[in-house]
Amino acid sequence: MDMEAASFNLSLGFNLNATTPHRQPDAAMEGLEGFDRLPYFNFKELGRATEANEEETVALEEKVKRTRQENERLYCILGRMTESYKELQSKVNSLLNSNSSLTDDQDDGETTASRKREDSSPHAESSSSGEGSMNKRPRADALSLLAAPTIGNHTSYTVRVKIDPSDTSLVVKDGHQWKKYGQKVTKDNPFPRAYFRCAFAPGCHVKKKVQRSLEDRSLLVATYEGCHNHARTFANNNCSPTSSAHGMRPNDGSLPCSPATMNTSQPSMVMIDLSHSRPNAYGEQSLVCGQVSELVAKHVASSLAEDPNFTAVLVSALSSGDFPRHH
DNA sequence: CGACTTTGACCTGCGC
DNA sequence: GCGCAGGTCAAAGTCG
Repeated sequence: MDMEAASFNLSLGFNLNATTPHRQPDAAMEGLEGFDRLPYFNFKELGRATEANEEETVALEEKVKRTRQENERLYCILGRMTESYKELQSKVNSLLNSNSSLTDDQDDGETTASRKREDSSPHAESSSSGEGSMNKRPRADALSLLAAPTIGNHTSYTVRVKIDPSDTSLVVKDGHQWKKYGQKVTKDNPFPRAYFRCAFAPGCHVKKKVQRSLEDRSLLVATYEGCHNHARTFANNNCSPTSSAHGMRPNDGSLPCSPATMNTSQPSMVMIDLSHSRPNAYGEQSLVCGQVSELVAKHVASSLAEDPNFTAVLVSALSSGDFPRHH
């Protein structure tokens, strides 16, 4: 969501007197730029209408004066909030960037480990791309990795994504470009499991399995194995994948680059619900729509929580008492 | 016509 | 050794 735009479109709705004919039209709807142009009343003219209303006029003037002061105060608060938002957004962006380089570092280890596995496999030669190593791994390994998202150089984690139950496509929008190479119905789940591998970089051996949850058919369970050795397939605010530049049709959709750029006005763009992102008993991350990878979300959330500036800004904003409170 | 998706066949590992 | 289940391959189909 574009918080900044939203802030400037805030309508505070100070409709002091909707029937007053001299009120400047739409002043309250013009956003912050219109805050210095407060509703105008010609009280002298009003007072001329009847002497008996003079006291009432004074009271109204007082009321408008108080409201104007309140408006100015709210304007200051809004300005502070906007500043805080900008500061937080820059922090999130820098964290996302640092996470990208961190992932690259992990990838070097992962690809090395993958190569080692493939080399040790007697069938490595028969597999031109070395992708046949996946099913040679002991099955217990996958289970243990589920409980422990990162073990050494090997990374495996599960992300749950909320989707439309009527949507049968096994597509998890995570910002990467995937090529589907298989689909299988497994024994314990009547819903088919789709197999994807990273299609962006030839040397990237990341794979993911996507299957609809048996318990909740509105959930897609995506299991990622490995780390990408490249950045996401998009890097600008348009959030368009670079697949078009490569002449490839993305089968995994495009997504916002960061939580801050998500647009809730678009139904396909859903926000990450951090209240759902706490690991469950199996160490899984449960995201409501995984448009940002689980790792990034975790990294950003923990970093923000540990940032004293973030905490101070949050406490300041909450303790100012000027926040609109929803009961 | 090229790129992507689908899907049945095949491969591999594991348990009995 | 055999059967089962998960994972992968590749030809055929689909789509723009």
